[in-house]
Amino acid sequence: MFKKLNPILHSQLRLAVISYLVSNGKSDFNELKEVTKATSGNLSVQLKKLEEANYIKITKGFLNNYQHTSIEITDAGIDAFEEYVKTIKQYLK
Amino acid sequence: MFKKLNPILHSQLRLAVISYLVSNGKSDFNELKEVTKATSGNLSVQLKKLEEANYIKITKGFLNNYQHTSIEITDAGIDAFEEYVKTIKQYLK
DNA sequence: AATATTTGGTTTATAATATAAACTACTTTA
DNA sequence: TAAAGTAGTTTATATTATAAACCAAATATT
Repeated sequence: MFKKLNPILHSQLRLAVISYLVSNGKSDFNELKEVTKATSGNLSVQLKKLEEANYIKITKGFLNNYQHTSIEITDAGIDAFEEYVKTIKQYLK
Repeated sequence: MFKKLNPILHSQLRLAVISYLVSNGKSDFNELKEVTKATSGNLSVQLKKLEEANYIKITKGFLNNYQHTSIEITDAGIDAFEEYVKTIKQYLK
């Protein structure tokens, strides 16, 4: 009746991040911070969890002398998102 | 961009309960336990939270000599669910 | 008739999660 | 060179989810 929701995606912030990345492909730490209105700390932690799950790839480098963290979604991340969407839709009607 | 999700409903079990009640109007402890596959303890705790939020009404009585807990959704519960559905749909595309 | 089992839950302890606050490290500006 | 800004990470705390233990009454078993 009610299939379990992927707990990695059933989190406000992580879902927002993945949703944004699914639409936009690539992003970076600051852009994600802005669009999600998250604090840096929270975002840092949740990105790490998404990376551990292999849903995103985090690349650290430099841009204009400042450290710069690029984020991109993986195929596994896209798959997991699509599955999550399918599942939660059964809760929504 | 990403509107906050109502934290009372953004919980696997509580969402399943409200979703079921929105479709079925009334239920009871055991039926909810069955359809959600939750443990009694977890269900008891989460129902109390939904009651505190005034999303459900819990009525304790007896049925065939056994204690029996009836659950019904409130208007506020229906409203909150509809709002939640609208909000999370923005995360799903 | 005593005791074991089942029904229908609640309470409590523990583990997992989310979040904010504090901190680190480096860069730019005054 | 000191202060302020950028870009994050780590750590502490609050909240949540979950399971285990418990309670009380009803029914079934010996």
